[in-house]
Amino acid sequence: MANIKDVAERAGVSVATVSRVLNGRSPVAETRERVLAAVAELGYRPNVVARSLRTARTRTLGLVISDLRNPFFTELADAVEQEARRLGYSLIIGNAGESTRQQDDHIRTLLDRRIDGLLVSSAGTGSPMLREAAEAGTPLVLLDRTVPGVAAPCVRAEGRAALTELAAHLAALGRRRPAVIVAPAGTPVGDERLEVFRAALAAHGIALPPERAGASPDLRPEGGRQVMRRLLDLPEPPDAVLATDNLMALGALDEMRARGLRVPSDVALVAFDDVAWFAHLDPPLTAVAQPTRALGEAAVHALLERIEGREAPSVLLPARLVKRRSCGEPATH
Amino acid sequence: MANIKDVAERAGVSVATVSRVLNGRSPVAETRERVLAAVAELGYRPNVVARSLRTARTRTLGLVISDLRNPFFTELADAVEQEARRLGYSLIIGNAGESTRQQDDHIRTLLDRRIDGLLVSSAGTGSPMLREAAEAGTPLVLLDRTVPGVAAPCVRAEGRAALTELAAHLAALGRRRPAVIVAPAGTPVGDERLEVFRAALAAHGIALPPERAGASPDLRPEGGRQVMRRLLDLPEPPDAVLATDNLMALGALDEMRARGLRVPSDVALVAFDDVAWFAHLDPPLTAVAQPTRALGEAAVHALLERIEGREAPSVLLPARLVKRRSCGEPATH
DNA sequence: CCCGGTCGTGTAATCGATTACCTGACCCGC
DNA sequence: GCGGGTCAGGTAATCGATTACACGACCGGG
Repeated sequence: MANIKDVAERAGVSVATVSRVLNGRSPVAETRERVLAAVAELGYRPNVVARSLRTARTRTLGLVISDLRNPFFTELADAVEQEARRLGYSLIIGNAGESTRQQDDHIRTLLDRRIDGLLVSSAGTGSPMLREAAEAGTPLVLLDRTVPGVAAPCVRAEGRAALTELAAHLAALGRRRPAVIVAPAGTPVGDERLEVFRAALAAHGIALPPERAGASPDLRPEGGRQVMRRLLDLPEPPDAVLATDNLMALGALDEMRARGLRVPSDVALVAFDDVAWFAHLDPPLTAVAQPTRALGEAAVHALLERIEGREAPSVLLPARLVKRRSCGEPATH
Repeated sequence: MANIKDVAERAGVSVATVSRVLNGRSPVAETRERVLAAVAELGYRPNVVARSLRTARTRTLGLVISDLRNPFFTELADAVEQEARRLGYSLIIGNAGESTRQQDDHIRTLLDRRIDGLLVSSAGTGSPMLREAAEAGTPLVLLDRTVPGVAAPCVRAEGRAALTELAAHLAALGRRRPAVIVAPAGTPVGDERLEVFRAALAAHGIALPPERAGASPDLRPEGGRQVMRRLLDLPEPPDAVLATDNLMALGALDEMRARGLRVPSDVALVAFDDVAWFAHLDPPLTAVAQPTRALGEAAVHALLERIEGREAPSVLLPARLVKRRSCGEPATH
């Protein structure tokens, strides 16, 4: 593969001149032409590795995602990748699979590769490497999940408006016994969603007692199903259930079907994260849609700010309610 | 950040010795101890960029995936990433979003980054960069999709056994008018699946006439829905439909629901790719399951062979039929 | 006519590792 | 006692770019 020296020889100039032409500095038109011609003839492409070594910038970002196979995160990762690429950065994605150890493993590798900045939607809350990376001064932005004790801006959605609207929606449909399937402890957003929802319901005189707020052991369908089982076995089972993550909602649905219960006539179901599949379920699921792509883009922007050495504030983007048929209202959709 | 020179000074040896210790060559126990102590004290980590420049190996693989948001490919990418990491390689994933231009863009970037090898599940068939990369001698392995004119081993699933079993399954259930929703022209596997299925049906005396084999314009739900619409409008509509991709199957399901048709009583439905969601649909979908993770692993192994300069044969792994309730049989599941 | 400034380009140092080659110490056997 | 072999470890070249600095050409003004 041709290198800059080959190009310089062919164009009859020094390597410095070639470098300058390619980086858009100084040379005069005629020299420039000769260099570009040589580049074209040789099919020369600059060696990014050598450049990175010299400039100490790799133009690569790292993204460690808590669970790539969760469609919400897949879309998030895709959005991050596109925006990063649009801005001239490559992205290395590491999937933590909700394991702190794997997450640390990935962060370690990414730092070794001298990425310019790191984006993390953290699996769990106790990640030594994450703390270390932050303290070592690596530009860092958290995504979707805050991590207590890590001083880094966090980009995520907040559901106040959407959950307020949802409370009104459910109240209007006569649902009086709502329940929530909460993300496992250690994912701070889960508790927050619960509290916001509870407050919104209270405004309609509807209570959300603790026994109707069940924490799932994990963010997988099976976890949601277990919680749903407990909720349905309550002496006063709920007539509406909100799952704070899309996979847990699926599990909840499974449990209802297994018992022969119908959505929405027996129980209304609402999920966080409006993944594409929800519109294809029967009935189509009402969901709190996070602005997934906007989150990914905002995270990249914040990270680039940090890389340039500027401050980047945390970002909270509003989620919105997408009403479909799983609460009982006839859909316009 | 500490570099090898700092470590050498601290340990009172030359950089060469440090390098040798870290790469497991020669030095004697005592020197070795001193170096490792210095490494630990300084928190030294080798600069991968510098190493790559010198050794001309980046220990990074590239994966260009045709559509990352298709759950089949998400899982495939995840499997590839895990296996690559297990073997000491990082992975850069590029999502082509079924666009040849984006695919070429990604391949270009990956080659510029001097990845050691490239894995591609090609979007479309006419990709100049792909051909170029192959001809330039970049270790290359195709994934899931062959590309005519590109000389590279291909790792994918073949459905002969599964489709034969499916034909028998449908015949036993009395379905006599099968149809297929085929992937768009340009995805060679689509046509192949159709032909294999047709042959398998013939063995049971069941015909699959051309008008009941509709090519979708794309691999998205909407494409599948369009084909389903045409199929249902036929004078003799099908009583069983096979979609050769999971997203097209979803669209087909939507069209049936919109018409008030029931699965499986009115029409049986079978999909390629057994994505996790299928088990949660109503009814749970019978599917031709590709050995997704095994495919990803085999692809990485084949690529490493190519990187080491050895030949790597193409790999065909058998898919298997996962019977659920969408063809009418009571499920054991 | 000469001095200083501007501009284009070349020379060479540099980034941080790996590794070929060389040197010196030591040991063994004849 | 000395030649040769083995081994540890130092010196310096190298990978392919970027860039500080130097230099020469050219120009304009006093």
